[in-house]
Amino acid sequence: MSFAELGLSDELLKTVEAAGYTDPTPIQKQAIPSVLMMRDLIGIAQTGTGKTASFVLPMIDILAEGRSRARMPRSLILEPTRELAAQVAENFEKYGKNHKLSMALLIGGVQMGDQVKALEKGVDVLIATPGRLMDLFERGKILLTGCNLLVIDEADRMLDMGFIPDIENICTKLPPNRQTLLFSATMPPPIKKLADKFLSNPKTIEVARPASTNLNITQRLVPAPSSAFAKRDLLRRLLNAEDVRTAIIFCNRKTTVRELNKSLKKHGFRSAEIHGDMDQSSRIAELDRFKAGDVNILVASDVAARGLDIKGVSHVFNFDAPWHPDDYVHRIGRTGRAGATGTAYTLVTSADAEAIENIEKLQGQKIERLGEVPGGETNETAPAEKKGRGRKPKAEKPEAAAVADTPRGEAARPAPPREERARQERPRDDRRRDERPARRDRRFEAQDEGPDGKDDGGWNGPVPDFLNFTIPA
DNA sequence: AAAAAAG
Repeated sequence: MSFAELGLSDELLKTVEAAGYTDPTPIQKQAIPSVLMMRDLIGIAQTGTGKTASFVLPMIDILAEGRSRARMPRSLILEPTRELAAQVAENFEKYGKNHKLSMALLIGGVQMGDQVKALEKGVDVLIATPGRLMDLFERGKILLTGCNLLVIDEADRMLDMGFIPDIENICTKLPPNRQTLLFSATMPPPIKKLADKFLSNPKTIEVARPASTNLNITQRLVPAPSSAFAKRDLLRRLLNAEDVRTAIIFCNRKTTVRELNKSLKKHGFRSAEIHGDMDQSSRIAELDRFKAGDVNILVASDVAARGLDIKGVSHVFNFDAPWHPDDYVHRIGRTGRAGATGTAYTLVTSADAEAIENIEKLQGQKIERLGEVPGGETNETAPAEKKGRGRKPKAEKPEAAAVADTPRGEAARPAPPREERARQERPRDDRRRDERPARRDRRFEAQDEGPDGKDDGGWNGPVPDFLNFTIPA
């Protein structure tokens, strides 16, 4: 089935074709005709399924007729994060460039002035995060009485973020006879209730989770020590061992994002960072540096886990195993996009057993365990890290133990540039490789060193069954 | 356990 059979206008079909798309995705095939028929819709789909175009395209055709009036937007799209909202706006620009649609992006973290100006001129499409929308609404800058089309995107994530009361509030301000489209990756009871309350006779469409069926992504688990210091060493070895063109590295905490980015830069990697504590302009700037190729590594919190569509990401690394299995699916979905192949590594510490179990349960498949990471040398000295005056983040504490694991002379040696390091990968040591006590294996041997684990922050005890690990001989 | 979103 082609786009031409979905009922879109000829003009729009030309734009879609020019953008290089020939075949609609399953959700587009099912959703577009229904949306054009003005039906309410529940779309159970992840990002990466072509979900955005499944509402953007028909909306462009629906809005092509009619004109907007001051402060009375004709349609509203709600997104959970600013980045996602901006991305949807980009989609409207891309597909709507031959239609004279006006649009306003209402997100926090930026000046209100331009947003207010756009509203006063009148817009066809409003793309918003709930906070800023409510704010502007309460200031009387928006009237929602002419808003006949509502899209609630990533509803389950809105729920996670506590936005449901806001969404309900917004829904009551729209005309009751409007068309409503609700998209969600999962259907927990509160979302079901929301749909029952605000949608009428909706058509339900469900498409497969992309990440669980995305065979383009090679997934691996890497047993990791628990100290942040030793973990970063392991990560650097992975980065050097792999053909990493562009990578997103996810951490569970904003502090970890900052520390890791700092550390990577110190070690000669070209990296940027993104998390929710940064102001919006820095977030955009860092993301742009990554998109433009100024840096090839982006260290990120889960703000970047969902929906972000960045082309050509070759690797995803989970520096921390995510606590929720859904987050894992979203994170690794940043690679292997649009038919490309990708690799996703997850560093797993002994504390992550349950998280990994849940991830594998969700995916319905085991993830390959990686037994060995080349390298095993560390050039980072923990004292250098300590220099930053003042309080040290809690997570860094176990690093003291890791220092003991660094051979004396090695610790003082300054980090060579990255390219050189690859060449002098093996240490100056005449003994044959197999005669040497393989340093990289110590983390796996730590099981013999007793439960106090004062060695390198490695496994405190036997390798857990869940990792089902073969220890290198 | 965290992160996200209004300022």
